[in-house]
Amino acid sequence: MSRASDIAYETIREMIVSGELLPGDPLGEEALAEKCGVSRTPVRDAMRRLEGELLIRRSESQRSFVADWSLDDIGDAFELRAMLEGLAAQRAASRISPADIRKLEAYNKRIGEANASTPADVDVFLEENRKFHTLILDVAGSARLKTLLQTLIEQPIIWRTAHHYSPHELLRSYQEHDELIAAFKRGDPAWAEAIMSGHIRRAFHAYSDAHHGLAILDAERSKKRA
Amino acid sequence: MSRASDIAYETIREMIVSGELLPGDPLGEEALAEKCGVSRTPVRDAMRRLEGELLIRRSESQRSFVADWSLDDIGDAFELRAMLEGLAAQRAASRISPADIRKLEAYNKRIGEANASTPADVDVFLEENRKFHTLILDVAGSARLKTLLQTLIEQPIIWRTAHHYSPHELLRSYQEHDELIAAFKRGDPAWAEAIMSGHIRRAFHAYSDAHHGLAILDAERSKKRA
DNA sequence: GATCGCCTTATTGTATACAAAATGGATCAG
DNA sequence: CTGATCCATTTTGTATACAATAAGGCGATC
Repeated sequence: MSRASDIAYETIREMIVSGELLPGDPLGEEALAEKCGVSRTPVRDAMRRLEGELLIRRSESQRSFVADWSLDDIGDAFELRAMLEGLAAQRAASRISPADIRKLEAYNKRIGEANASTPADVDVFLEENRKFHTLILDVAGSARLKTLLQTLIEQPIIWRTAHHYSPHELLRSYQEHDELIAAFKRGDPAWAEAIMSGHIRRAFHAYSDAHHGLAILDAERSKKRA
Repeated sequence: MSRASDIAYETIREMIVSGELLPGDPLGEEALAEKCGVSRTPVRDAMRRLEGELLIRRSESQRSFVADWSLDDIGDAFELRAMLEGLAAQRAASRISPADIRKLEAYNKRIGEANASTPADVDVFLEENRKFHTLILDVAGSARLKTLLQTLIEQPIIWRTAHHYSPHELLRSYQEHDELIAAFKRGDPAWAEAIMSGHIRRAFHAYSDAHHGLAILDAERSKKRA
């Protein structure tokens, strides 16, 4: 990857994710370029990427704004993830090698360990969780499926809330991974699909519950600015 | 949309779709810029878009090539379309208004008329077919679903083969649309989902059958060049 | 007082020049 | 003859300058 273009991408993304920029805020190329310390060229490049991830929306006259994600939109994203990751798991079940199963077990072992520490090490949880899901996606063997899902998985809003998971939810996630591994060992596509789909849907409800608190925080922050 | 950037996009896309460029051919920015009559800036823009549609692949060193679509890849794309358009139909079934149902009927009426002429007016068929599916997608009311599907629907390789549909296949498509409308009138999401999913899957097999002939043509053309 | 149209200004689109990086080949050593 | 290293050339990345276009305000007119 290129240097300046990635700096711009990460910087702008972080500004949106962290809440430094609020939904609906206008995104001028010039201003962002200065903020990122690069020229407009890589900024435009980065904005094109972020637009693809629906973090930025463009008006009909090509002006850019921070996208506003309603709870419905987020629900839609989870629904699609559940469906597509379910498909990935289904495909993976009949293709996965013993070696890859061992890798999944290793990832989930570390997830279990991260959960066991007090307080739970959420960063390790997220990282190993990411590896776990990515490997399944790779084993599924569909470049297109991977492309589609990557735009859904990288949702930073969701990332942010993972830190609000309760110990019970972390444990549940760990157990579901274990069950998924069992389905892979049996080579049962339907079972794998069912577990994965449920896994994502449960994550949505965990998110949704936590979100009420976040919504209040966001409202506070907005008020503070005004 | 912007002028030069769209010219570049359409031109490059057409070169790939028409077969003027073959899978694996390198795509230099400079050369394409000259070919399109614009500078490298809009070409880069266009290439970023085409990369998102997986029509172009990039090497690790950022060089671009025409993507090679195996029959498996195309099958994957259809599988995803079947799933996602099925979801769209399912969602649409419980939201669609009588006015939109009338629109769908109007579109399909014109599809029937296009099929009835001899020879069948494939351009009208494709256009009304596009409107039909787009309306359902809009009624489904998920921006994200729409975004994901648009990258799948615009597959030019598929477009090209629509011209090879037999009269029987055109008729079948028309009938399936009718059945879908019936499902919408009853407000039956599961029925709508089933029909739509089958509709797309049938299209894949029609494509797959026609593709054998095309594969031979492509092979001939490649040999001719060498 | 409201509305329409123009004009100023801000923002995006495009071109070009230059910098960085990579590829391929040539040359030289083993 | 094989391999490796270095250089020339090609290709991509970035910056900047300029052109086109849209937004917002100002004034004129009804």
